[in-house]
Amino acid sequence: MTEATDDRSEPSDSPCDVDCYCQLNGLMDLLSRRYAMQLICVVGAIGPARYGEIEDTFESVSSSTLSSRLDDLVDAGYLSREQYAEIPPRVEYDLTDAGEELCRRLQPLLEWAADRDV
Amino acid sequence: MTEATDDRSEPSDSPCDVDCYCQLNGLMDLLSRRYAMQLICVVGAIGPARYGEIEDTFESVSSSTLSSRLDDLVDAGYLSREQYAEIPPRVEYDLTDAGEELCRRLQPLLEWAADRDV
DNA sequence: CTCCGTTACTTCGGACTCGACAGTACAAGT
DNA sequence: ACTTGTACTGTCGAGTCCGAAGTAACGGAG
Repeated sequence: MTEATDDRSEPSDSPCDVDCYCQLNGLMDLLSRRYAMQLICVVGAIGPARYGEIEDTFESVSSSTLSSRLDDLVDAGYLSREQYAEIPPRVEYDLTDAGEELCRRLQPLLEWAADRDV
Repeated sequence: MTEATDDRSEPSDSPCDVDCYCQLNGLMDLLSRRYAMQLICVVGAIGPARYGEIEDTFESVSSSTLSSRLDDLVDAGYLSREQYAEIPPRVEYDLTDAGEELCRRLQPLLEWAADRDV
């Protein structure tokens, strides 16, 4: 109740206040998968990150789940995946531009969640 | 298993950077359920909201899913539920203080998602 | 007295998702 | 020859989620 000067008179520059939040098919479904949001922020925090680094960061995640979540995020264009022709193999994940923007918007949520959850 | 040995070759310029985002059990699991984030923002947008109003706002959500999601959010303390002894029944949902804070932090994400998804 | 309309939920069965564990490919080191 | 290290992939069973249809309650219409 800080600033309700807006009334509900529907200013024309806000074409979608409520209606928008309900049709979010792709992105919200993606973010609703397990570890998706944390993953974005973790990769954002440790920069180009190898698979093993990411796996170690989470305490309890199976490799199959982590792998498919990474694939999801790469497919959706929020993470980039660079594979080097080395043995043992090396793969680095990093945020794309869209991923960085997403990370920025996720940050306040996760910070608050971290404070609140512990 | 070694524990709490900070021999990572990382600069300690981040107080609570990576480790925090991975232990988020409760809240992130809750928000990862379908429609949970949208629900918070919708209730925040239309104020005290009746069940039917919420249902109408979403185009495709089954009543069972909506009902359990509302229960989840009420149990977690982000929504309040007020039931009136009338026929036909009337129930109103609203954000609690924690819910409002959550909504505030969800806002930038959902706005961006709405722009991007359409 | 019987049927209908309204509202806020349940119930049910199928679909999807997750985690544990094991296995793969490849080369360098011992 | 055998172990080590990395980044996965496969399989299976358990758990979770979702949507369509049904339920309960009462006032009002006929």
